[in-house]
Amino acid sequence: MTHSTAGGRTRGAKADAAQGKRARLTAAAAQVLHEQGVEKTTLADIARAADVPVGNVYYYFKTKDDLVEAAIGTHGDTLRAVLATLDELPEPRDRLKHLVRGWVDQRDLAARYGCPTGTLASELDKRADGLDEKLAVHLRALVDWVAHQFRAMGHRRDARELAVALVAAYQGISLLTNTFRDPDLMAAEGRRLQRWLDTL
Amino acid sequence: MTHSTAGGRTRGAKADAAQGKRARLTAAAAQVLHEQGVEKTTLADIARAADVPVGNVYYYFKTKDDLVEAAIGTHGDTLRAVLATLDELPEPRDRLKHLVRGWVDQRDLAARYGCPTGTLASELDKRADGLDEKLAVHLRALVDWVAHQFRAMGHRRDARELAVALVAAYQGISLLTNTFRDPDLMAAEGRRLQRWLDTL
DNA sequence: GTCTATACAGTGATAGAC
DNA sequence: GTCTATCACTGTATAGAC
Repeated sequence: MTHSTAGGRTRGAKADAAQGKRARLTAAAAQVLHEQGVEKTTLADIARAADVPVGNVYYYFKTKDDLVEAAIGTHGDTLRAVLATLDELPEPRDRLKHLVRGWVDQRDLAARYGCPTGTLASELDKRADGLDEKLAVHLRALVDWVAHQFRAMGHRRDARELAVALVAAYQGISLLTNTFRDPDLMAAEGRRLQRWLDTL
Repeated sequence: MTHSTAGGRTRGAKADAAQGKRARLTAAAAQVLHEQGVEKTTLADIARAADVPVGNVYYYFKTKDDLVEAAIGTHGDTLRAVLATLDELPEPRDRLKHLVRGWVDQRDLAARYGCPTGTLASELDKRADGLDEKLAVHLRALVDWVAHQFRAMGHRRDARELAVALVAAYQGISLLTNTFRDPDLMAAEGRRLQRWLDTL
């Protein structure tokens, strides 16, 4: 993560290009790693998707793990942005229902490649490096946010348990939706969760 | 799968050894693939775990995929055995509750390596070969069996939806239990599912 | 800063001795 | 049937030209 050299001299063109390539590599990594999995994805795959020469990747990222870590970072950014939008809704119940709706809206992607965060978490767990913990932080932030909503709905004692259950329901249905290649499974489970939220 | 040559001549010693090694390799594959993941596991890893020389593996399995397929087969065998035991219970509700109990009993394993079937399904999905469908068959068999129990409990219309939800709940909590390395998550969700089953 | 050529390690798979 | 030696290939990473 380079510090923003605000008002730096005329390093404009080159630095912008560098920023552009770095950003492109990060975005490409997030997408390709989701579609192909971490282990099956080569640096050449990511470089090709980002339209950057293979050997040049190492100027921006020292190792493949650094690239994976960057992808994890974008997951965190995306999550934060989603939650910030949901926070604008006045009712905590509506926030949760819109969260579920967002999941259902992505059911086709889940059917093809699974939940971006979930499949990545599953893979990172098998690796020796501590990258899995970096992703766990973001997943934990989601659970915390959901628990906060349940608490605001009056569930003092079991808010966290309900939060875990809701996120788990999504992760589980993502896996089944993916395994059976059937987006309708996600849609049906979404409706069930909506009804469930209405009863709480 | 070799047919059992019942009463064959004195091919005892050699064939038994072969059977023994093949069985050992299959068992080792199922375990190591679960612990390390498919991509990170080398044939050398499996051979070592089975106490078989590396190059000799190819006498029993032509390719690595064949070994993975054998591991998938043991997943199917295990599942069938579990369901057969549960079928001995008279009440369908008790069958489901015992199924959940069995999951909870394995929470330590799930915390370390995730659900054996779920993590494998997630990984196989990223591969080009059609191995993911072979595993999907077994997962579908589980969903079918659960749906059958719900139907026996009087849930004519939404038995399948409930079945998908129950299996998904398990898969999801397995992933969170694994990501957060916290078996208590599985225990709490197990209690919640038990209560839920009691209300249906 | 950008890119090419290449070193180096690891892996699946085969040939062939025993 | 069992095992050793080795091949062919792929992928990460580096050195260094431009």
